[in-house]
Amino acid sequence: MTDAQWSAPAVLLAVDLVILTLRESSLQVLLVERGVEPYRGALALPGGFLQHAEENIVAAAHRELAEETDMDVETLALEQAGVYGDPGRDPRGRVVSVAYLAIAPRLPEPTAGSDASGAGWQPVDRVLSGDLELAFDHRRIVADGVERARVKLEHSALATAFCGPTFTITDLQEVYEAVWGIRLDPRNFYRKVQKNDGFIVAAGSARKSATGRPARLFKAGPCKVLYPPMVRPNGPSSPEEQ
Amino acid sequence: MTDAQWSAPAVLLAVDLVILTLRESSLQVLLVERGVEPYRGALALPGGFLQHAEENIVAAAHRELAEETDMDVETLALEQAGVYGDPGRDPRGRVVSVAYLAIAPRLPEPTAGSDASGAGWQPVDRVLSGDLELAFDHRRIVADGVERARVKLEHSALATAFCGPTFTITDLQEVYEAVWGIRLDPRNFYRKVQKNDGFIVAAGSARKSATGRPARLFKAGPCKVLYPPMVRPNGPSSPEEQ
DNA sequence: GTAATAGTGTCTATGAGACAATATCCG
DNA sequence: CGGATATTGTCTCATAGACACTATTAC
Repeated sequence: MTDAQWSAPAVLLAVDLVILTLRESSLQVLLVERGVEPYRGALALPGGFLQHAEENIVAAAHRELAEETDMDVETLALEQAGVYGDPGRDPRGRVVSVAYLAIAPRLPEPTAGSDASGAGWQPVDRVLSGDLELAFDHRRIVADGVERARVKLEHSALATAFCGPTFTITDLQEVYEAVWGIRLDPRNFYRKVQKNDGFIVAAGSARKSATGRPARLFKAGPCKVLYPPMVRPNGPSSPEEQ
Repeated sequence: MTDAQWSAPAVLLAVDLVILTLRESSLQVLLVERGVEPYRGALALPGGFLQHAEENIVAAAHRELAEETDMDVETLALEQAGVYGDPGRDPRGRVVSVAYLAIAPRLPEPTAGSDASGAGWQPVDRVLSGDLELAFDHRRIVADGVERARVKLEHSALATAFCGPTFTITDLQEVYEAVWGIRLDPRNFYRKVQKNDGFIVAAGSARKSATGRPARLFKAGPCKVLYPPMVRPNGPSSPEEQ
């Protein structure tokens, strides 16, 4: 570092939240409608500026999550996903945003006014394809976050975070299928997750649907790092980079 | 985002560089001696503040790399590794730093005054063990960067960046052994990297040492994403997290 | 020749994937 | 019982790892 520090420009620091969930077998992301300029009325990721000079960045992320959504926020594990600070990404000035990724279990409907505005859960595919326009560089942030989630599914027990407190192995399989966008063999998947010690542990049994044999219930196990990892059959499709 | 944006506190934005290389079979990180307060005289990662309000963050990282080291900087690929913005991490105020990771091939000696001060290449082990004190939270940044490099070695052709323009397969193996801290079977390694199509491509042959059969030379291939990945025999030792 | 390192062949155990077969529910 | 889903068994093929062996240089 040089002595030029006091001529260094100040920036505004923001957080943006990529909250993913699974609804109707599709990967969806939580969006809000912007109430202020710029991009007033447009869809955007939940997020906002640091509130005061002493606020932790991750604390700000938690605060924004609580403020902008009516989700049960306590159980969500936020994970830093990247920094977005290109000059010009925000017309108000130099805004540097730290993106956080979180995975939410399936929930009925998160926001009140989600009917017409498009706010609420939206399929990731619609965002990535450009069908849905997002404010700022949020489409890029979503893309990076989704790819990160795909990778994390291989190496961590993150998939259980998509499910409720208990789930069947089929539920878990649907998570992998939706996030990876592929089909898996239920029988091989069944043994694979059970063999990975500590990934999931038994939690009773339940009648899942009106038809078929009831599945056993499981809950997330103590082991958070998967070894050996779950492997995506065809490997990563498109790498992400700076 | 709320209307509270103009009450949002401004922060100073910095970049820090984790430059790793291999020297004498050990993983080493580039350190500089701080010339100004705070932590004047202490060891730290190269880095510094954003120079002007329009500067790209990654451009600032490249600039600092060129300013603070006399390395041939053009070939280094910088990759965003994380954000460090805890209040109190810098006594001068709220400083948020974006860490970048880069891998450098083996070089003779990077900095001029590296003899007594400890600046220059230092073994990562000495930093992680606490044997070497670093300014700010730079030890944590190094730890995160090293773990990131370990993971990237599995899934990307990053290892070739540790080597010069051409290298033998044994050279490449030493990279994996040093970064992962384990021994590998040369014969199995040999076939594994060759089977991974596009990872490395032939580049003539050379007499490597005064003894033994000369090895074939290779250079980095077009394929940057390894599939199937190179697997660490014992899996990740200690996971890192926010 | 010997020493030393590079590269090949081959065996074996393990794991993935395909898929037949069985189990357990509801009606 | 029949239909549907869950769970188990088994087969086959690919791969990882161990390690004996051959190849090519310097001296």
